[in-house]
Amino acid sequence: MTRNKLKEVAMRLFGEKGYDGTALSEIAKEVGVKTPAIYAFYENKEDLFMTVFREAMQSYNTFIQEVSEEQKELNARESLYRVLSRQYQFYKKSPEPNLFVLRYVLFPPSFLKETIEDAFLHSDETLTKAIEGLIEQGIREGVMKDQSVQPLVDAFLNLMDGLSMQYFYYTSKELYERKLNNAFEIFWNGACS
Amino acid sequence: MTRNKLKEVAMRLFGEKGYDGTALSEIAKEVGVKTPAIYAFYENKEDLFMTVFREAMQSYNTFIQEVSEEQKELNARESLYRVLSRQYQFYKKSPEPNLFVLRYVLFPPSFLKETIEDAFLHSDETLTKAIEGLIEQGIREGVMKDQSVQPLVDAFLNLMDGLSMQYFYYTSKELYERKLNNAFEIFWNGACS
Amino acid sequence: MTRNKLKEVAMRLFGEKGYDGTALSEIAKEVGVKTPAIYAFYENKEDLFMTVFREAMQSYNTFIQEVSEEQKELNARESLYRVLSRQYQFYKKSPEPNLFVLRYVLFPPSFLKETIEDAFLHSDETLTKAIEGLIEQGIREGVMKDQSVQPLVDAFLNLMDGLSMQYFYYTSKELYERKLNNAFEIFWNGACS
Amino acid sequence: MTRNKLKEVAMRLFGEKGYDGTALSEIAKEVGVKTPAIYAFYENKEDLFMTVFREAMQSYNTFIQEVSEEQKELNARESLYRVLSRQYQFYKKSPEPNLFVLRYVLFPPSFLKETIEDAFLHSDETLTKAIEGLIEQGIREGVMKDQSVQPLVDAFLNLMDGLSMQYFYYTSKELYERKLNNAFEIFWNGACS
DNA sequence: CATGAATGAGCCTTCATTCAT
DNA sequence: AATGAATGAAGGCTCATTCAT
Repeated sequence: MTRNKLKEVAMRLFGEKGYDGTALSEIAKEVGVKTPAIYAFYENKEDLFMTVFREAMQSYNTFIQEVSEEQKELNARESLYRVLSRQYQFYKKSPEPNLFVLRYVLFPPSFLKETIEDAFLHSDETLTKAIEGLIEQGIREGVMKDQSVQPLVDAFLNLMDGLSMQYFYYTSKELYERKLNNAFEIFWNGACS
Repeated sequence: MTRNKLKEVAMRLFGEKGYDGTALSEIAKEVGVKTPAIYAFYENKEDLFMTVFREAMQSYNTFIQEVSEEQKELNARESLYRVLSRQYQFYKKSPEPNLFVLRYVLFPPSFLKETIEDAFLHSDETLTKAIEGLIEQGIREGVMKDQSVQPLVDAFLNLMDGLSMQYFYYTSKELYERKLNNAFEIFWNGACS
Repeated sequence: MTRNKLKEVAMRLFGEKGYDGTALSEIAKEVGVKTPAIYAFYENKEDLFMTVFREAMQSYNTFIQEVSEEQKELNARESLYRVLSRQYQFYKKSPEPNLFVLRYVLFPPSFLKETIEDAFLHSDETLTKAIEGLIEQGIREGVMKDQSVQPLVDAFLNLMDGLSMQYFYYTSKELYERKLNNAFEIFWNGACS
Repeated sequence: MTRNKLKEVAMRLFGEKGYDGTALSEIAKEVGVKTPAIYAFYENKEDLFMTVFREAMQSYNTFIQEVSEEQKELNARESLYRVLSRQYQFYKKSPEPNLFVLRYVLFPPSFLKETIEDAFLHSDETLTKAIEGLIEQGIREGVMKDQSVQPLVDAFLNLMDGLSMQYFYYTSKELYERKLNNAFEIFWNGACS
């Protein structure tokens, strides 16, 4: 119980205030426990952080995995749009792990720069493959004209990255949804013309 | 002299390791001075940080200003592409202030969350206006079909955001340039079809 | 245990060397503990100081309270003399809190000038009332001639104040006792003639 | 010019906030000069303090000297009362040096405990002698009855000490004057009966 | 005379961590 | 599983002082 509450609070605080900006005492206090209690569950601050990091990363990977898999019944356009809206749903449902991942992928604390780069590159590849699949499907379906896949993949991944960033600094829901739809529409036009 | 060296080193270290992760002693050491010397030039850590922040922000605004202005002789496509390549040049030429801005716009230390939001919203508006201008030019030129401007602006700004993020986590120059060109190409296609 | 030793040592050092002249490290060292240990018991230097101040003030108030109360069997002269000798006994028995009170009533650190003034005014009133009572008793007894009470109260309180000061800068016990007795004798003569 | 302004400001600040509580930078700032300028006139903080101390002490001694001397035309009662009112005038006219003397006679910084004790004992003797003279005059005049001088001297000096303290913690002028007059009246009664 | 720049020493405080209970 | 007490290390900051200008 405490173990999990610690993880949750740590995820939020590390995500909001950074590794160095978050004191173990703050985490403990929010959980309603004294600082040394943390050491009953985690070896030290780094261990707690890494545990949280792994969990956030896994949550992110699960999202990517789901995106990769259930592309059965839908056509390419629907599938690609679905990727974006799933990403959006996912951010809305659990912003903490996503803010966490975004933060530490962009700005890892020095002691795990490498670890994070490796972990993230792996996810990136999986995602890339999945998007490739969808693009190829689109071409097979004939809605996209027959062209090289790479540019479309690059463009779509860029779209996703842009939307990730924007999610965390545009607070307005309506604004974000408009941007999502507009950006996707232009992408889709560009892909089909 | 020392004053400026402090600013430079602080910009880099704050950008790389965060506000809490950067000790004044580190900054001082790199400059070749003892910690208390900092206080001859800056009131305290926050003041040094804010000074650096203002400078980085101004550097960013200068970039936006330039983008807004010299769109005379070029046609719309060239102008829009030029925005991206200028952004790229700008990142390459002075990555420090840009990493700094990116970091603290996304993850401001709590004591200046508001300040940063205000400052950034202002830049965002200026940039939006400039892009609007270019899109309208494109429509006037007849290369883009006559359509509402908003979607194209949203898409282009998203493109820029995505590229910003990618600049700082894809180290390879070639990879980045490919992504930039591909994403722009799809955007342009989408805008003209 | 440590908590109380800290209070004792702090009382003495703050009394002897002043708030700014006393480093927490000194206090800690005398107690046989490292400086940060203090923070397990007190929020900060100010808190430790205030705790000590409250205790010293309470000790002083207890003295005044006792003086106010047990004036039953004795006649006025004995009672008044007793006040002085109790004050003397009290200083001898616990010089630390008294030196502390004297110091900070006369020279409060700016951050608690008001607090101290309030606290002390209250004690002063209680003491004044008690002395008034004794003087009135003296008049009722017929040993003091029937006169207005105020001048006698003023004179007696002045006597006490003078003796307070002198206690802390005349080190010799005999000298002090002589002064006490002589000053009281003249006062008593003055009150009865 | 600056030299004297430094002394004045130092006297006031050292008197109000104590040796350790007063930074050279504060003194310099009030004088309108930067800290290192102080070292053009005084060797160091201690030297400035000592200079100020000597001056304050001298001012105090001057007062005592005056009291000792001009007791020509007046009778004993007038002379003694005059001592008190001069002391009062003196405090009113220049409270700074007097607060200073009071503070550091009671609570000397450790590095000049001895110096101060010596200096003050000397003043004390002079004052004692002067008061003795006045008392003897009173006896010669026949207004005081023929008695040993010591008790009267002790009582009168105690009176002065009490009034010194009270001057600095009772802010009201009227209150203070009442106390002065009342205390003196009782003393005089006691001395004459 | 005065100042800007710099420093060594030291202070208050926080923090991660340990250990006995 | 949890806590109170304690600590080493470090951080931000102030201060008296020096020195070249």
